[in-house]
Amino acid sequence: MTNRVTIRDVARYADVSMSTVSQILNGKANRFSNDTRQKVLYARDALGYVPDFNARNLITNSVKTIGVIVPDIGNPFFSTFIKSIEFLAMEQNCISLILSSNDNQELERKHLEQLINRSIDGIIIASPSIGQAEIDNQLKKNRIPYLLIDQNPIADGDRVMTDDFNGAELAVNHLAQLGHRKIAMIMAKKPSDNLKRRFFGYKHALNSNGLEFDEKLVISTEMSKIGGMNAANKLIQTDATAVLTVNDEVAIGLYHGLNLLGKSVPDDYSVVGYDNIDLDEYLAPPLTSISQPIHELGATVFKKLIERIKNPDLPQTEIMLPVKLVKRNSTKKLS
Amino acid sequence: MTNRVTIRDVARYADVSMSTVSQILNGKANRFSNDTRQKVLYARDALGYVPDFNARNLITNSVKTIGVIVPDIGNPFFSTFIKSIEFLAMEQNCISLILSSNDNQELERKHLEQLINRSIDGIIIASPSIGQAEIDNQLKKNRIPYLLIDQNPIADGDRVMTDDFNGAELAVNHLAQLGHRKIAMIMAKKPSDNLKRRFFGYKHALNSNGLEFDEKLVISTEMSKIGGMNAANKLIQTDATAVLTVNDEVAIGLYHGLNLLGKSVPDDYSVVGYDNIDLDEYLAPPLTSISQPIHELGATVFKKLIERIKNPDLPQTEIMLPVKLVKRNSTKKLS
DNA sequence: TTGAAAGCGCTAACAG
DNA sequence: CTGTTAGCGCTTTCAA
Repeated sequence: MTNRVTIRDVARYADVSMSTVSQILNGKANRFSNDTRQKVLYARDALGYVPDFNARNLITNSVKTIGVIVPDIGNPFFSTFIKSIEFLAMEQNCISLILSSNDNQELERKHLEQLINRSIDGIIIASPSIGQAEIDNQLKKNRIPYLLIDQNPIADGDRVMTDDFNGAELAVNHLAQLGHRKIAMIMAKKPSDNLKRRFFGYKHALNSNGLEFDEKLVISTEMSKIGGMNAANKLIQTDATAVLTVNDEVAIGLYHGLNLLGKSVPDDYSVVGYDNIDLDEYLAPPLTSISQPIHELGATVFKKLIERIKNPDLPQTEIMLPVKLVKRNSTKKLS
Repeated sequence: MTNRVTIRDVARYADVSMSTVSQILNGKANRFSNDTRQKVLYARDALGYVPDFNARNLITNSVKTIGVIVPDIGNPFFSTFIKSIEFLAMEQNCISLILSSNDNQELERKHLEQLINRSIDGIIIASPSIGQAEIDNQLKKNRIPYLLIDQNPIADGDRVMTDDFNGAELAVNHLAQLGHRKIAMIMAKKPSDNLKRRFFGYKHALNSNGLEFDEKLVISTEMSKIGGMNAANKLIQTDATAVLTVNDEVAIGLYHGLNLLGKSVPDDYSVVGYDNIDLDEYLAPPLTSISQPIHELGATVFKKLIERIKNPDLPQTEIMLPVKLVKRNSTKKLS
């Protein structure tokens, strides 16, 4: 329909063969005389030739595209992660295809299928709901290089994670140092693997601070602002004076819930969040939180995936990145 | 290298021709006998055949992909918008390629180039920094269907916007009804087109409420939380008792800034935001804001773009979607 | 109801 | 240095 300019047109215009054009335009220009090179380049510009992506990919069998599946693009942690991947990808003229699964398994399955259809070069899985079955049936079968980040329980494949266990420990240590003896944790109802590690870290740190683990101080809720809000009601029925939330979003909900119940942070409850999102310092009071090295995570993940794509037979690696505590005003000495 | 299953393999396995397989697998199954159909379907499944995307696209000349360029994926307004586009696209087995320009013109240019390279089917431009030059040189030249959403000042092309003028009016009317006479506006330093419309709506509504426009009550700042925070210092130097912020993010910063200065919302200042993001009801106090119909925006945009792709010669359209005021507790009667 | 043949636009040996 | 040749994997007439 359209009069797309093809390599044939360029060849004709420059009065050379198609393969000459192809080679000159693909980094093999030094094989040719200066004269021919000029002619071809000139013809390309005169005609405004742009190589057809599909035709080229059909041959080279690469689409210069990697997929990224995240659970929720609206979560600041993931949007930051994505930005960092996107930036790195673009440096390599590669595009990142972002898919947000939004807790919709059906959608996620379709997403994955689409990615495979497009014979994507590799895929980063940051969503906990991709299971072993999908990995086996879809990815491995089609030999798609993939990499898991910490959400996912699957052991099979490269992984990059952050030290969730230690993150929770840091939080609990901080609260214990402030004199808190009754430290609650607001946990996810359906925890992904990294969240479970946070829970273990919490338990372990209680122990190492000489505090007793009390099941009543573990409150399960949805991983959302509403979940956090609802947790407030349960929290005030305990004798806790401090609380670690499974992430910052839940902490934001908790703030609101406590507020509605007439409770104050940090006077009635010291709160530590997890993720250290931008928003934390703007909350009232600014939220103490555990910071994960998101950009480093992005960079490591991207680098590892590229390595894997280049060399599928590399041994599997597992990388653990350190986290740190960022103190703000949501925690205070127990008086 | 890999033993990709091709249509040829399926044909051989089912003992029919390639073209038979192709036709049966592409909606023309009714031309064939039930027997052949079964054989082919069976072979497909047995072999786990997936058509090669590039090869197919090479012929059909469509990649079933649309691009979406947003200024910042981390802004909840855009992440919600994207989710809604992503969902609609997936229903049509189409993928949306999200690009966040993050105020990086260079990156944005590269992004656009990449999209065009990939002969994307169409593109949604929600970023204000794509200019007329890019539209002309890149999009029009390559006949890429595109659609603008309200950020962009360019008049040439389909547009879908929300009624920014009225949004600001609603905010000012609300504040005026509460008895406020000195209503400030926190404006973007470098306003995109839709933000300018908000400003005009603000001015106009002051007028229609018998209030005088006072330049001192217009505070320019960066479009960010920090920008909002900085604006607080300037705000307290005025005699304003109420304020409309250019968006919710700025309002969040403003809250924090006022807080640091010992001022209270809504006792000292009534605040109205713009965007009605999720977070608004979790702020202290919950933020009164102007709500844009994001999902309707997404749906309209997507529908229009598809129409345009199918029929490039359609006359240009411009659609304006209504907004509404969502009252919460950041505004109160002037006492 | 089926299959043969002709490409889509491009790259990659391999000659010369 | 440059061109010829042979496909990549698929769809689509068109003829049987």
